[in-house]
Amino acid sequence: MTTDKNDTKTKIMDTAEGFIVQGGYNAFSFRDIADAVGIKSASVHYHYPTKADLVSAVMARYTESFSIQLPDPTDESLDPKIMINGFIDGFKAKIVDQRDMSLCTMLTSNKPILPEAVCVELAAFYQLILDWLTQVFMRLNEATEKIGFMQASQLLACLHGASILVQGTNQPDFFDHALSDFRSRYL
Amino acid sequence: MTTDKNDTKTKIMDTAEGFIVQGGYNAFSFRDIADAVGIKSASVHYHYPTKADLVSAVMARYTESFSIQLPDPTDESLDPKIMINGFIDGFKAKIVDQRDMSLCTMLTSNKPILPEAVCVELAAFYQLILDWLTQVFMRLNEATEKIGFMQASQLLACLHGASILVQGTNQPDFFDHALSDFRSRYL
DNA sequence: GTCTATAATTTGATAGAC
DNA sequence: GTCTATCAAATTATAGAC
Repeated sequence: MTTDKNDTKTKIMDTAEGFIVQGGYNAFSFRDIADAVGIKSASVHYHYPTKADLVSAVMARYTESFSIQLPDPTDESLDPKIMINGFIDGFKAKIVDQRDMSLCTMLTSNKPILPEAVCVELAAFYQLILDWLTQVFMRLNEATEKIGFMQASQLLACLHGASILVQGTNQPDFFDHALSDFRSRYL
Repeated sequence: MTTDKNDTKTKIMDTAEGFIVQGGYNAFSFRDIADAVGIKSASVHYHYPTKADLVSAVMARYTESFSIQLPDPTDESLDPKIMINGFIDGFKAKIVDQRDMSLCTMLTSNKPILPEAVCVELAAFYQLILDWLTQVFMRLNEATEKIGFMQASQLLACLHGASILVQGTNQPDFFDHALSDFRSRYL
């Protein structure tokens, strides 16, 4: 089965993603991955020759999973308000419940030291998310693309910032504090 | 002179801060510092025995410099609106003009892998900034501490998030986009 | 206060056996 | 696909001369 969720490649990516959201690109080694998965580091290199390959794959999978889960923003049968709230709740689940930073926030903070291949995947993620949010906000507020894009930027900044604040203060309440005005205005 | 701004300790801290805001705690070595300052790594260890000592000192200096620059929030002769705008502009200068993340944002994202001593300094920074912002917002909106604290949280999240977005997209405009609603509502 | 020298460990990565 | 073995380089840190 090519879509086996328990094969070694998947386990490696899951483990890598876990390490990255904890401390970033430089905070783990191939041996860390190998130990966690229960294989040797040479076997990790067999699946992902270089660290850039591995982290690129993790980031690409992250984008892909968003791409699959996000509903079609032009689907008239869907309420844009519910779409945005679903997006926020998904983010909150990661930040507050799992107490992790998002992969996107973490890798973005490491951008100046990231291999080019990872930066490309990161840029693809931003493109996907900002496009989607822009389209949903355009419908929500019957607004121009420019306005929709501004609101998308605001929400994305709010979410990034909320995750930093929760991490920095250890107080999950900061997530809802940071989002409260945005929610009461648009949602 | 104990306040010499060009002594070796200061050069080391300046260099370390530059490296940290680029890639975080794990993205530089004592040799990187030594090369940039023009000494040997053993000499860096003479001034700061461990990496935890060095980064703690950098973070403590950062907090201290904020502490000195922030005006007294209870000074009735000062306009709270101007105080907040000054705070935002100072942040913007670092993010947009220097194209760096703030030291606080960067180290917070690395928090799970930070030595305890650095976490202590980071917590002290959050305490200082949130207290100051809370007091200024209480005056600005003649609000309770709870409300002031909520607005302080929102602004701080916005600023953190804006810096991530600017970094991730390479578009400085995101800073003002992310802040626009906050500005038009309170400032 | 800075240096040389070096220890002990970790890192990303490869060669080749099974 | 996983292993053992290994490499070259880098890492944090220390000892001791000047």
